[in-house]
Amino acid sequence: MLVLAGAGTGKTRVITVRIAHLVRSGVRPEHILAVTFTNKAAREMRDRVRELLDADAAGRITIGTFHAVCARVLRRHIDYLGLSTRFGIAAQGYQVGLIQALAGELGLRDMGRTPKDWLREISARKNALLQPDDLRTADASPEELRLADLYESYEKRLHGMDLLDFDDLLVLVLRLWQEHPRLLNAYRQQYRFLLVDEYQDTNAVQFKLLAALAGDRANICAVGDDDQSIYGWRGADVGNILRFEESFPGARVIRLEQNYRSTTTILQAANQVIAANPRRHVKSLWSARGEGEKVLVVQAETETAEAAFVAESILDRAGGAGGRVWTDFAVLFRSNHQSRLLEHAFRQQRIPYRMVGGQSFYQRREVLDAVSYVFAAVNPADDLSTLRILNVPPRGLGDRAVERLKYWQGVTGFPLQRVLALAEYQAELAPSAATALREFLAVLDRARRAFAGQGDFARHIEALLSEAGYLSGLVRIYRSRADALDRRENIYEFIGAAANHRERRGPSADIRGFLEEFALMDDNDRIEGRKQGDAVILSTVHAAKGLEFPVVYITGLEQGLFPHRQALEEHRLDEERRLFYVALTRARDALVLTWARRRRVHRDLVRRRPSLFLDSLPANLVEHCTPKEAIRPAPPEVADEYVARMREMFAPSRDP
DNA sequence: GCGTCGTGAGTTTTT
DNA sequence: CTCACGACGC
Ligand SMILES: [Mg+2]
Repeated sequence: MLVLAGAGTGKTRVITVRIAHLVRSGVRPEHILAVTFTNKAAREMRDRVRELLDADAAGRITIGTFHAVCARVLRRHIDYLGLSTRFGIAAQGYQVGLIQALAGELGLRDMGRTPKDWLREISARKNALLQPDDLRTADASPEELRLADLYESYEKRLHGMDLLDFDDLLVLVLRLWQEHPRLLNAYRQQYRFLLVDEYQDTNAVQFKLLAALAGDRANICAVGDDDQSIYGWRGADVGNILRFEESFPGARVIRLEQNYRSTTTILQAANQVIAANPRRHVKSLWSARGEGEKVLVVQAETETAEAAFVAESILDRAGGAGGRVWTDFAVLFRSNHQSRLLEHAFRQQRIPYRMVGGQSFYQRREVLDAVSYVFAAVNPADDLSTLRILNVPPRGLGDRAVERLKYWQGVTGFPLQRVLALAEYQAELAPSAATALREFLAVLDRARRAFAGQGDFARHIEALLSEAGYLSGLVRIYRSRADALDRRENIYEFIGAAANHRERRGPSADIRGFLEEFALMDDNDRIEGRKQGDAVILSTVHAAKGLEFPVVYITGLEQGLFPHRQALEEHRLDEERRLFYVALTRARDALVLTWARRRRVHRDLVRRRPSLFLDSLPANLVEHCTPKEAIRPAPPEVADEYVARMREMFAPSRDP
C-alpha cells in the first residue's frame, strides 16, 4: 500500500495507526519494521505507538532510520562479508580527513576540488551501487579514472581500519543479503510487515533493501509526497514513489486530500507555488481551518535588520493576545550559516532559542579530536585517528616525525601505533619528543584496557583526554582563553553524552555502542539540555521536514540564497521549489517571509534581489511591508501600562 | 625541524 | 567565522 498525499494530511499518523492496528489484530510486534527519515522521527513514532498500545509492544517493534537499522544488521552479520563486527562508523569529518590524506598520496591535490567534492562524488557512486571497477570503463574520462582510484583506496583504507561510512551501512547490508540468501530469508521471516515514512526521499540502495526484504509477499506500507522530495542531491529518487505500483504489483494507492494543519491562505499559497513544477502528481488539497492571516512578505534593508526584525516580531506576537509560547515559533532558512545572525538577534532580545538537527557539533575540531582519541584507544589499527591526535597538543612530533613514521610504516607494514613503538623509529626523534611519544602510547594503552572492561566509559574518556594532556593543552592550542573554554565545554558535552548513554543503556553498555549512537545521532541528541525547554525553533528547511509550527518565518528569500546560487546556475530549480513548498507547509496559522536588500557576503556588502519564489505567491493572499509596518505599534493603553510598570520598578522603595 | 602567527579563501541541504 | 596553508622566528 502506498499513501501518496500532500503536506499535513496525516501520512505519518497513518503509519502509527497501522502499527497499532497490526498489533491489535494479532501480529507480533517483533515482526514489524518501521523506517523513518530521522532518529527523532523514530523516537516520536515509538512514543505515539506507546500511547496507542503499551510500552512493552512499542519496545519490541523495530523502529529506526535506514542507517540505524542497517547498523544493527551489520553488527550481527557483517562477518559473513569478511569484515569485523567490531566496526566503527566514520562520520563526515573523519571521511574528509581520510580523503585529504589519500588525495595527497595520489597527487590529487590542487585539482580544483575540495575533499568534500571528492567525497560527494564517491558517495553518489556508492549509492548508485557502483564499485570502483565499474567506473573504469573503456570510455571513462581521466577524471573518472582518478576518482575510481581514490574511491578504491578510500574503501581499502577505511575497511582496513575496521571503519564503515554511512553509505557502507546500507550498501553492505544489501550485499550481505544478495550474497547470502539464507540470511535474507531469515530477515524476511523476522520483518514481515514493513512501514516506510517519507518514501519520496529513498534512494536506489534503500529501495533495493526494501524490495529484497518485501520479497513476493510485499507487505509494505509506504507513505510520502512527491512534492516534498528534497534530497535528490543525496541520491534520493522521486521515481521510487512514482513507480511504486510497478515495483510492488498489486499494491493499492491511497490519496488523502484533507489538510489538517494549515489555514486555507497558507495552503493556497503553497499549492500555487508547487503548481509551477512539471511532472508531478497533482493533488487537490483542501483545509477546513478557515482563512486566517495573510502571508506577510517583509523587506528589510540589511541582513542584520532582517534578523532583528524576526526577533522583534516574535517578541511582539508572543506578547500578544494569542497566548503563544516560544515553541510556537519556528525560523527556517536555506543554509546553516544563516542561523548565526538570528542567534545573535535572539540573544540580544533575550529570547530562548534552539537549533534543530545539524551536524556542526560533530564537525567541530575539538569534538573530532576527542572522538579521535577514543577511536585510537579503542582501535589501535585506526591510523587516521592516531595521526590526527599524535601531535595534539604539540609533542614535538611535526612534519619531519610524520614523514619518518610513514617511511617506517612502508618498511614494516605495521599499523601506525605499532610503528610508533619501534625503537628504530624513536631513535630518530629528539629525546624530548621520544619521551612524549612513549607517554602518549602508554596513555592510549591504559585507556584501551579501561575501555575493554565493564566500567564507566565516560570517566575513562575523561581520564584519557586528561592524561594525554589534551584538556590542559587546550589553552596552548587555541589562542584566546575564551575560545579554549568554549571548546573545553564542547568536549565535556561529548563526555556527558557518553555518561548519558550509559545511564540509558545500563551497565552492560559499551563504548562501541556509544560511538555508534553518537555517529548516527544529530546534534540535539548529542548535546544534553538542547532537547527540552520552551524555546523558538531555528532550523534549516531540510531539518524541518515532517515538523509543524503555528507561526513560521522563512528568512533570506533572495536570489542566490533561496533558491541557492548553484541551483540557479545549474537549472535545478524544481527541487529548490519543493524545498520552498516544504517550508511554507510547516506553518499552521501564520507565515512571515523575509529578505534583505543588502547583505554581507564574505567581506562585501552586496545588493540583493528578492527570490523568484516570492513572485509565485498569489498576490491576493500576500501583504508586503517593511519591518516597521509589520510590527504593530502597541495600543495606547498597553503603552501606558508599560510606562506605569517601569515607573513602579524604578521607583524608590516605600518599605522602611 | 617545530610551533606560532598572519593571511586569505571559501561557505547548500544530512544520515 | 573558521580552517588551511605559508612565512618566519626560535
Ligand atoms: Mg510526516
